This record gives sequence, structure tokens and C-alpha cells, in this order.
Amino acid sequence: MPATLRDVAEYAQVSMRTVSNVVSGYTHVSERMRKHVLQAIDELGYRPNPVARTLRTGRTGMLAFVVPEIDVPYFSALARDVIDAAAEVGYRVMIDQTGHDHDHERDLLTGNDRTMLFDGILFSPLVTKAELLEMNSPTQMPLVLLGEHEFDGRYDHVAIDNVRAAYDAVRHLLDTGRTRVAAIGAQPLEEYATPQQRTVGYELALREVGIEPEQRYARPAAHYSRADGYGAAVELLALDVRPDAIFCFSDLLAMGAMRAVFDAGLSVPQDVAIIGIDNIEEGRFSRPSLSTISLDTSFIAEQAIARVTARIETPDLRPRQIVAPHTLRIRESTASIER
Amino acid sequence: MPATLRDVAEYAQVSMRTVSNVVSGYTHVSERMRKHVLQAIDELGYRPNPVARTLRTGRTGMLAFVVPEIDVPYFSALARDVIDAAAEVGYRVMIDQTGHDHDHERDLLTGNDRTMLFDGILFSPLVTKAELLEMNSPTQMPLVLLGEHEFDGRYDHVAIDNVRAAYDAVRHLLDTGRTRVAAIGAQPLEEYATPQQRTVGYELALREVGIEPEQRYARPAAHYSRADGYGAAVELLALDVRPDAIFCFSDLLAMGAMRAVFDAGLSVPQDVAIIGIDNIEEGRFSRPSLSTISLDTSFIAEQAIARVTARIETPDLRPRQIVAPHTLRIRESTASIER
DNA sequence: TTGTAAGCGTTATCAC
DNA sequence: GTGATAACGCTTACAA
Repeated sequence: MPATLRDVAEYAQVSMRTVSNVVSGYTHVSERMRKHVLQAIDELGYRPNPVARTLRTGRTGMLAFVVPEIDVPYFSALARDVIDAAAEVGYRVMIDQTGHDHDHERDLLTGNDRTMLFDGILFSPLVTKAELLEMNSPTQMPLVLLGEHEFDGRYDHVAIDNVRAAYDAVRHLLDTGRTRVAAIGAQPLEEYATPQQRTVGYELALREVGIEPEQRYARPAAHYSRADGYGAAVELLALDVRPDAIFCFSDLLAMGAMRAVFDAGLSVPQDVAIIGIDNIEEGRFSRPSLSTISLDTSFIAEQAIARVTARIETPDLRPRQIVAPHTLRIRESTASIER
Repeated sequence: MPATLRDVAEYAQVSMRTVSNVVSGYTHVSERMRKHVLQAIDELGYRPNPVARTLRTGRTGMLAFVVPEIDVPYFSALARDVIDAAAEVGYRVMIDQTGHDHDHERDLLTGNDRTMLFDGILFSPLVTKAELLEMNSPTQMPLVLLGEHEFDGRYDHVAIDNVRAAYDAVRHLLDTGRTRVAAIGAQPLEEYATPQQRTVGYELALREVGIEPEQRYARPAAHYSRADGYGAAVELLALDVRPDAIFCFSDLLAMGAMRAVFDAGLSVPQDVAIIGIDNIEEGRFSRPSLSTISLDTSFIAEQAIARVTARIETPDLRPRQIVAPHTLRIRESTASIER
């Protein structure tokens, strides 16, 4: 049985109030008393019970970071920054992996979840636009959406400008002389905001230089995984007129696509240039190194944490949209080719 | 203000006891009553307060998974499996990132941490052998150590046979005809168990074929990162007599080493064969694909979860050591060479 | 500065 | 099968 505050009080012959004061810090308490109580605490090996404290104060000191899959490099890099940013302001982070399970996500959003031991949620969701809109009984839990969806004014939101990011990537491919630019990651359905926005940016860049987007050059990808990128690239390379560049909606797709190009006996960037989005570390060491759009994950994490903690303090804040910066990183996979 | 159990009881004109029975499930309660209470719950939008429940029952339903860095692919892959295995038995997982901070780790182990809202800990630690041994006031928290350290009989422990794994990797390099086998990841100090054990396996394999390990071929690496692998490989390649194979203590080190070989104008596996440990997905898509020792992360996760939950139920279980299987995966990076 | 006591929202122990 | 009531361990008015 661990010692309780009451045990310490009895042992030290003081009131619980005094012990509590000593434990939780600063309240006026004489130095002699402090020493005395501290010693009692030490001798009994007392540790405050965080659950009791939480019940009393209403704060758990924990945030939930909700992602589809934690082992996707972009998410784990973001998780790292989120954990660090949260620690900075005294919060801990519980990672919740939805595994592409919409019901799980919805339970979280509607507060149906049975074990909500946290003060706020950072949500990198898969939920479709429709699902988000029809969410009729949103939880009172402070919530910040990350990187997906259009800003609809109901939730705080931190994301890059997806249209612009895609535009920048494709524009770079065009600038290096490629003309047959394919895309991997477009969603056939209009359900998800991010792929749709990136598709818009992709087509925008093409049209700007007078190229009409071709349907067969836009390939879907279910999970933005290496395997999906590989599969989509294999299809692209089998076309009569092969693309000379591929814009992948994530670096992971790009890694898969690169491997597919090699397996087809072709080379990157000579035969096919490849660019991704996310700037995962893997792409800095791959051969060739991967050009990409870098998202500032620590900026995203800090802004999200700042926003959710602000909302914990002041629940009625007006939802804001925060746009995170992105940067084009040119590496070997899109090097210009000798003509 | 969210509705409480008491609110529901008053609203439905029944006792709190009855509401609690309905909420927590099975206790005998008439069907009519159940319906009645359920409706009241629905109308008031009542959600049980998990904190209050926890204070009463002493269970949070949460486990902590403690790793140095969550964005290391091996750890994030393991985290994924841990989260899944925990969900399977009704637990959630809080991820705690120590960031190579020994004090943080020690606080966790000694229960000095102020916010321990979990029922048990899975610990993939950095603490040195000495630190672990001198841990004089271990917390009563159920604890399972993952993948590090020797089994000293005080904690449950799930890990591969590190000596054997290293031996298998090096043996494979030797079998393909390489004779100058270097290693990256050895720790100069004898503080950490894993690198030491892998060094033992490395030297064992060499000696078995009559090769005396050379000091200059064994390079340390602080963080098992791509960058450390790169740096160590650069040094190895600058030696008068260049190694013709490198055994890296992690796949991430191997990815860095591979890039260093290319940057030196050499090729893998023709000039230098490379093998790692961990079997991260990245190595299946890299060029060349990376030979490695595969650890069964889902086995490790399941065993660890089974063990920690068992210990939550029955605190006095005798600590056990569970050895996880490993398998050699031969890929392109160690292909045999034409002589 | 310190003591007393009332909750926080639940579950569990007792009756009936 | 259901109803009152005492904990669980802590924080914090309110008193002293």
C-alpha cells in the first residue's frame, strides 16, 4: 500500500493541508515546517496520486495525439515534435492510433470514447469531409485538427497550403524541363480534402505552362505507403507514353515509386524525375536523395500545442486556421538532365 | 457542465447504484429499468468520468511505452504493434519519449514522475547496466523491459538473443566470401548491454573462421542514426585496407553507411556488403535493398503486453525472460560477388 | 501560517 | 433488484 497524504500528515503530526501545501509547491509555509514535512514524505516514500489530483482539479495533464498510423515516418516525426512541444508546457502526450478506423475516430470526436483521460486532442484524421460536417454532437474537448480538411470555422486547424505545396512541387518539375508529369496519391473520390487540394495544385501548375492534365497520369493511392507508391509507379511506367516525372503526394509514395523505376530498368532522375511531400529523413539518405516539399513539423507541433492549451484555459476561443510554411527542397531525384 | 451519475439518477428517479449498474454492464438489473436508465443517459448526454472511475478502481486502463525517440523506425514500428496488442486487451498506450535523458528514465523507474496515470510500463531504455543495478527504490509499477540489458532476474524482460543475432549477421557476410568485416555501433564503454552483446556475437563469428577482430574495424555510434552510420562508414572507407563488408548494429546505421559508400564512389554490394538489424520497411525499398536481421516486433509487443497485464492482475509474479525469435533476411546489399 | 472539512464522480458495501 | 452511504486521495474555501 502506497502512503497517502493523510499518512504523511499523521506521521508528521501536521494537517493534510500543510502537507498538500508543501507537495504542490509554493504556498506560504515556514522553512522549518517544509523541511519537517519533506522528511516525513521521504521516510514514508510518499508519492502524490495523480488520479486523485486530477479528479479534484479536472486536469489530467495529458493530451491525445491521434493519427492513422504511428509508424508512418511523417507522423512519427510529427509525434516527436508534438511530444517535445507538449513537454515544454507541462503536458504529456498519449498517442492514439486509429488504424484507418473511422468509427474509432468518430468515437473520439463525439466523446463516445470510454477512456478519455486527457485534456485536449490533436487530431490528424482520416475522416471524410462529409463525416466531419455531419458530426452533430461534437465533444466539448478542446480539439485541434492537423493537416487535413478545409477550414470550416468550427475547429482550430493547423496545416500547410496544400494547393500551393503541390503547385510548387510540380512547377519545379516543369522548370527542370519535364513535360509529362504524372501524380500519385490523387483520390478518385472527393471525400478527402488533402489529396483533392494537392490535385488542384498539380493541375494548376500544368495548365499554367499550357499542359492539359491527363487522366491516365493521375494515379490514386489508398494509404500513401511505399507499397502503394510502388504499385502506382509500375502502372505509370507501363503506359505507351511513359511520364518523365512523377509528383508523389507523400515521400513514402515517392520511395516506393523510385524503387519501381529501378526495377523497370530505368533511372532516377535521368528517365523519370521524382518529387515527394513531407521531407522525411529517409529521403536525405536514399539514392538518389529525394526532392521534396518540406513541412515544418516543429512549427506545426508548436502551433497546435499552443492552440490546444490556450483552448484548455479559455474554451470559448474563436477557432483559427493556422497555415504552416513549406519549402521546396531540391535534391538528386529531380536533377536537371543533359539534353 | 457535463452530467454526472447523480444527475442521471435524479432525472430517472432511481438511485445512483442502479445507474452505475446499467453503465458498467452486467449486474442484475431488470430490462425495463435498463431501458429507462439508458434513455435518461441519452437525454442528458451523460458520459462516465474515467478519472473518478479510476480513483475508485485504481485502474487507469493506460500503459506507458517508453522509448528514447519515437521517430526511430524500429521504435515506431514497435509502438504500432504495442498499441495494437494493448487495444486487444482493453488498454491504451501513452508514449513517453525520453530523448536520451537518463534522469527522465530514472524518474519513471523510481516512481518520481509526477504524472503517472498508467497501470504499467513497457520500457525500452537507455539506462546503463550500472544505473539499472543501483536503482534502489524501484517503483511498484508493473514493468517490462524491452530489448536491452541482461536479464538480472528483477524485471520481466523481452528481447532477442543479441549475441546470436549479431553472430548470424556476420556469419552470413563471411559465407558470401567477405573477409574484412567491419562493425558500426559498438560502444567503447561497457555501459550498455545491447551493443556489447552484439559485439560479442560479431567477434565470435570472426574467430570461428579464424579471423582475429581488428580494433580499427569496430566503430562506435552514439545514436544508431543514419547520420552516425554515415560518419562511421566514411571513417572505415578511409582506412588503408578498406573493409569489404560492414555489419551495422541497426538498419538505420546501415542506411547511412550505404549512402557513404556511394558518396565514396563505391558500390554495394560489389565493393562493400552491408547488413543491418531491425528489418525496417525502408530497407525493403532502398537500392540496394538491405539485408538484415528481422526482429518479430509483433511477437515482442504481444509478449510484453501479456506480461505486463498479467503482472497488473498478479503483482507478485516471478520475473521472466522471454527471448524473441530473429531471422536472417538476405537481400541485395549482401549479394555474393563474382570473383 | 496552519487546521478543518467539504467536495470531485465514481464504485462497493451494506442493508432491505 | 434496488436504495442509501461510505470510501478512493486529493485540493481548496473557510476558519482560526
